This record gives sequence, C-alpha cells and structure tokens, in this order.
Amino acid sequence: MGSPSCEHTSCTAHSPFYISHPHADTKMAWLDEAEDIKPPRSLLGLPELSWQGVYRPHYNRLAIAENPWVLRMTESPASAAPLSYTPEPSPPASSLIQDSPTETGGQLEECSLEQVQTMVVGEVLKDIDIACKLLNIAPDPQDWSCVHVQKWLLWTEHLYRLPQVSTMFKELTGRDLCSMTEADFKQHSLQFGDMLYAHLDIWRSAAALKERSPAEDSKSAAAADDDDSWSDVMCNYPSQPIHLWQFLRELLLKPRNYSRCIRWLNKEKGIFKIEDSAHVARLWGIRKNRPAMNYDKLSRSIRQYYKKGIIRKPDASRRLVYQFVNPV
DNA sequence: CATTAGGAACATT
DNA sequence: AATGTTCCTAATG
Repeated sequence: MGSPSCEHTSCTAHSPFYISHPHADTKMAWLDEAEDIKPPRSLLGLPELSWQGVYRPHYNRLAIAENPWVLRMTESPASAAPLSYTPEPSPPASSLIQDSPTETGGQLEECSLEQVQTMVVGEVLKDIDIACKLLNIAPDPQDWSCVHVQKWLLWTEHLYRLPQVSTMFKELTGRDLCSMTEADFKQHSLQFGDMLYAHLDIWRSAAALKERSPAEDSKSAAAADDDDSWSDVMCNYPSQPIHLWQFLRELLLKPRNYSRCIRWLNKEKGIFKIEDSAHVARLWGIRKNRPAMNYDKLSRSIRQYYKKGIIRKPDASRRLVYQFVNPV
C-alpha cells in the first residue's frame, strides 16, 4: 500500500503542469469512486484504527503528509517537472499556459487552443482554491504572513515531494517572497529554488487573474450538474464550528446540488428525507474533517437533537425522515 | 439488512 | 458546559 505513487511519470515530459496530469482529477475522483462503497472507512482505503493513530485535527506544523484527505486532494507526479518559466511581461495568464497538454486523445483535436487553455487555467484555479481552503491562507501570496508562507512551503514540499525546503525560507512574508528573483530562490535552495519560484509564479498569476475577473466562482458549479460544489462541503475558511442541523439545512437549501441525497418532503413543516444516507454522511465527514464519519454516527448526532428540540421524528415516523422542530 | 433508539466514554470548542 | 464522535447493545421493519 504505502505511498500512492504515480506511474504516469512519462507524461511529465509532455505536460509541464501537474494539473494537466491525468491524476490531477483524483481530488474529485475519490468522491465519485466512493459513490458505490458502503462503509466510509473503506473510503480511504484505510482501516479505522490506523487512521485514529494518525489523525491530528489541529497541528501547529501542518502534518499534511499524514492527512489522508489532503493526500487524495492534489496528487502530483513524484518527478513533477518544474514549469519552464520564461520571464516576460506578457499577461499573467500566459505564464500558466504554454503547451497544450496531451490529455485523453480524441476530443482534444476538436478543442481550440483557447478552450484547452481556459480548461487548464480553470483546473489551476480550482487547485489553488482547494489549497487555500485546506491551508486557510489567502490566494494572493502578497497577503501572506510568515506563517502562511511556511504553510504554503510545506504544501509545496508535499506536492513535489521535496525534502524540507521550508526551513531555508525562515521569517519571510509573502511580500518578501514575491519580491525575490529566481536567483534569490536558487540561493536559498540550489536544487529546488527554481521549482518553488515557478510554483509561486503560478499562484501569483492566478491571483492576478482573479483580480481581473472576480465573481467567477460559480462557473464550474453551473457547468457540472454533479452535486459537488465544494464550497458547501469545504467550509469557507473562517468557519466556526458548524452544527449538524445547520449543515443539513445548507444542503436542503440547495436542491439543485443535493436533492439526490437529501430533500424536503414538506418544506413548510420542515420535514425532510435523507435519500442517500452514506452520501450525506460522507459530505458531513468532509466538512468536519472526519473521514470515518458514517450514517450510524451522523444519525446518533441527529438523535441528540431530540432532547434539545431541534430535530425530531415526524408524527408518522418513517425511515430516514426527520423534521426540524422550528422550520424557517 | 439498514435503520432506530439511547447509554456511555471520549474529544474538541 | 455544549456539541459531536465513537462504540455498543437491543429492538424494529
């Protein structure tokens, strides 16, 4: 078992960006794969016990490599080739794209270069977005504190399987980092400075892109009719502890996205039905960073609400049907 | 068989 | 102290 090493090392030569790698989509794919799997503990391919030993909900130093969620998020080829960056004052987007990625043949010929480019850029932005939420940092490197920089470095180490580079960039803010040249980076780390510089440049370009066209967040959510608009599941980062009943309401209020797993039977009375208990439990587990969450445990939490008068069983008790005591 | 119901111990905020 | 999580036993359909 061990490390999910990637056998697609060959594509690094063709696709300079890790996001165009065939495995780039595993961050979503695991959710889809798990669709058919009943017990959530097998969702991660980890026995529950080994998980408990590893799980650290709050680490001072991000133990990313130990966090199965993260591991499945954005895998990159071990030999992730640094993007051959050419410093030119062209629009930032162009530094994200320079070669059409050799994706799954066929349909690619039909796509225009621009389509491919926007696709790739979209993937990059998505990845950055996810990283931001996981690390709880701003997308724009300029806004980073020293702590944020360290987090980002640790994340990048993980992405590219680098041996602790972060120690060589002590006490630097995001602003410091951005003002450094490629040569400066090389000075800090002879081997990986260029890679870090290139990766940072992607983030900077993405931040610059975002500034140009803000409020572009719903693009992919609208395109994919799949029920995985991540902002609902991954918290928008300040996120104080959310209550289960709030979470369920959130899902219920977005039937477009979640009606396949939870829906109102009678919205006025607050009666709802969980159509896919495993799926709802999985979403809840993602939100709370509880990979071992399942319906058995989720329902236990719902049952705690009986006493508190938040949720109850409706008068005619039915399987997987609950009722908010005070619907709004 | 999945679901329901709660007791109990534990963890996190 | 409040709110969940984990685990468990027993009952239900």
